[in-house]
Amino acid sequence: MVHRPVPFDELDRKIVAALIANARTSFAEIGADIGLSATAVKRRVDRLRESGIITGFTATVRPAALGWRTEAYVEVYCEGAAPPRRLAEVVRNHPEITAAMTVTGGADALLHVRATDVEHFEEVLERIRTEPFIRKTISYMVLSHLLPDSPEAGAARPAAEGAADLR
Amino acid sequence: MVHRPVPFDELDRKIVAALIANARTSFAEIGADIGLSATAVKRRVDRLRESGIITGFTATVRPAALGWRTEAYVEVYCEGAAPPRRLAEVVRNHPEITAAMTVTGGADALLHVRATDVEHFEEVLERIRTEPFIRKTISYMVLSHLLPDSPEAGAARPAAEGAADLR
DNA sequence: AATGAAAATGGTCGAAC
DNA sequence: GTTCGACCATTTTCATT
Repeated sequence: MVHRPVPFDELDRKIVAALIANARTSFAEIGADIGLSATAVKRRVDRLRESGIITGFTATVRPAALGWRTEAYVEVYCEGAAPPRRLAEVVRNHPEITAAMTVTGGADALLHVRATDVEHFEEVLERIRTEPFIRKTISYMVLSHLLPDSPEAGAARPAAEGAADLR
Repeated sequence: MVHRPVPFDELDRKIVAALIANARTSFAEIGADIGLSATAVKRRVDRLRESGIITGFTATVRPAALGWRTEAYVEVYCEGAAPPRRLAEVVRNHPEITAAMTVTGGADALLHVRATDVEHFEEVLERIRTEPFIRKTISYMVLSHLLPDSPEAGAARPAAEGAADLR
């Protein structure tokens, strides 16, 4: 997964900024803003995607509007050495885990978990704690967002869409 | 900021799913998949945006490809009572803070911070700790992602784009 | 209320330079 | 990098149910 460095200039920077601000902006409009033809913008976007700088285009949603009203960070402590490969498998078993990473400090991993409500969150936590080599967890429930427009506040991964049914 | 409940059916769910998977999918293509005309899909997307269910469309990028190679979660402890309003102001002073929330547990807030490297991260941390009523911070550096496709792994807020210059 | 069909405008994308 | 042309998508208007 090593990406070779790829030329990236001021025009690319502006294109990426425009697409982060609105992924549906037309290449023609971006081109007009930065002084390039639509075709040139398209070729640069194609290159930015192929080189792995742009990884995709997604809609951002308010999870609460789809029934995901509860959110927490969970520190995970494992028995003995916890190989990240094995941890990643565990994480993929639980669609409510929307982000997971290994971190410095006492915990082996930090999980971001979304649930429909506190009861659902408790159920998820019990499911995670039943996994073979998880020793303990410490949860921090999110109370309110201080940057309401951050990606973490609004994004939902596709695996979590089922909750739309539950509202 | 209270959103009235709005009708949301199975077709809306599929439209949202399609746009989360690819924000640039055409209305005609979504319509063909779910049995609706492009016009009907457009009208539903317009309504989903107006009702605040869809908050926007964004490009996802690999921050590392743009020079943001360091990432951490930072617990913040304040002097005395920390009104979230005041905390939010502090957070907005530091563009490297990409997400921030109040949480249960000992800390008053949890921050997600992106920096170009460890030196930059140290500088950000010192800047945050100089803020009037911050008492202490505890940092957890992110080592590796266990769900590489999660929004937290790939998204960057526009305020952080400057780093593209630094690579 | 929500849909589809039609028409005008505007965008995409390959080919050629 | 650009222009051109064919095709496709978006958006408004209007008629239908």
